[in-house]
Amino acid sequence: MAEEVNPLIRALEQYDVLSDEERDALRALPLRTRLLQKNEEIIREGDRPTHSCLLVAGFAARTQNLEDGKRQITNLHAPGDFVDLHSLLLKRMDHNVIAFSDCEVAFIPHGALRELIDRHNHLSRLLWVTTLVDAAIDRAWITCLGRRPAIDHLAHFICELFTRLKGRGLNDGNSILFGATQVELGDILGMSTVHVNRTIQDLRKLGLIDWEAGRVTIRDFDRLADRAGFDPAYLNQWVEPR
Amino acid sequence: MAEEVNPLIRALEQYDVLSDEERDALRALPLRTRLLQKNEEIIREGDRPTHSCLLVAGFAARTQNLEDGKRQITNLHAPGDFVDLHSLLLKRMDHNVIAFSDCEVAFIPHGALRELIDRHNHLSRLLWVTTLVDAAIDRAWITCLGRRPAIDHLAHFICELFTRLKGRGLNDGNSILFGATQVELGDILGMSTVHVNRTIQDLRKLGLIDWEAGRVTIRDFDRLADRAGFDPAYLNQWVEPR
DNA sequence: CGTCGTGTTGAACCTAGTCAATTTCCGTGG
DNA sequence: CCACGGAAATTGACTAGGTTCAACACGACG
Repeated sequence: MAEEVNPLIRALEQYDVLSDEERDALRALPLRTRLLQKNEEIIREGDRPTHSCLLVAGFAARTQNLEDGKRQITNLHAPGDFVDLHSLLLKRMDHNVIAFSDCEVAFIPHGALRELIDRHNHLSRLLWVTTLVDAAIDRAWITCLGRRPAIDHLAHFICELFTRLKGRGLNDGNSILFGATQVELGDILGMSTVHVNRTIQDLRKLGLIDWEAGRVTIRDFDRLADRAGFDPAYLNQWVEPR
Repeated sequence: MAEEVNPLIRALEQYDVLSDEERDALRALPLRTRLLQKNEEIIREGDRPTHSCLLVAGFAARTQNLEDGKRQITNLHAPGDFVDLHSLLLKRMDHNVIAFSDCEVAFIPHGALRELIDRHNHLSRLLWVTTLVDAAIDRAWITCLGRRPAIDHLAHFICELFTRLKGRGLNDGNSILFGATQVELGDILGMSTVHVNRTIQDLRKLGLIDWEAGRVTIRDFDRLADRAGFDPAYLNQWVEPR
């Protein structure tokens, strides 16, 4: 089988097999892709978007801003993730989505997507699945934030990120490219920048990871996963009739 | 209009208007209800359920257990919430659902639900919406856990709980019945029991709430919401074509 | 009347946050 | 090739928010 290039098809094929007809239907969707620079807003809280969007390249983040200027990232997205299927049904965005790195995003008009899901039940379910997986990730983040110490939390995040990227062939052996600053990492983990710095150093000293210049190398995945209590099942990285 | 008694219909009517035909389809679903005692497991991590379930009365909680015996509650559910639509598409549960109080749960076979969503696009979307609202709540929890001090977090939780219950007429003026122990509250908020105790006292001293014997009374919602940075929009408590 | 679960309190401890300074890295222009 | 400036990483000292441990009070229940 030739490597599929349509990002939508690749996104959904992660979770189940698609028929030729379904592929055709997906290919027929009017995608318009756009390049965005790091930190550009993709969608703003309060918006009522007319398009949904799929991340084709780079990273995107969901963010919520607090009154006092603090920021929390509630999920991070890798190529192949839908970063906004919510607005198709919820209509009003309750959070922001920003370009976490320079990235490429494909926009799909809600109208076309609505027609697609009304006509293709199976595709509709698979789109639903993508939002359910996002929710599973959110739950894992809640547990890390609520009950794990900083070092385990960071370890868990690295395991998750690595596993998600690897699931799409975006790893490079046991390292990944992830150009987040420590400030941004703090917004992901709910920690201060200083503490992020010290926690990374702790993982380094334990010989579990290297992290330099936007390249994260996992030196001992098993030990890292063990310390983090990481079980990849929640990522649902398998094909199954749905 | 007569008060609707079918819990499924009430659940979906929160988000959009239903046609008579849709109501009939929902009424035709084979519900089997069951009474559960507090702390009984409704679904266990790793299960591959054959039924989805809807909470009819009482509270239910999603929980994740850590290696060291710690526990985190990742979402709380009130009557009218689906507590397991996930397994319909994700197949394998990545977390537990337990009876948070004595409660009544309606089970619906996956087969019947699948037929329903294949036949009724609009109902399918509304079911999807319920999972999206859950995800929105998860995001709010992440932000509270990551970036808010304990007192604001607790205030936010109370605002959320009150608003969700009020949306279903389950409030009693400005108080609600919520029989959680402080240990359980700790599992919700990601705090130690002792700190929960002290934080509740802080809110009491500020004149914002009373909390005694399972009854939470909000003495000044505006001030409470203000301190918590609570904006109810994410709960999507309105009817809108979806 | 004893026991257990829950709420409450105090004190010691520790993880993580804050503030401020310093160093490293990197891109730019000369 | 080097000097400069700004962003990011790192470090130290101090503080604060939150945890832990232990004790005690209270009420429900057998």
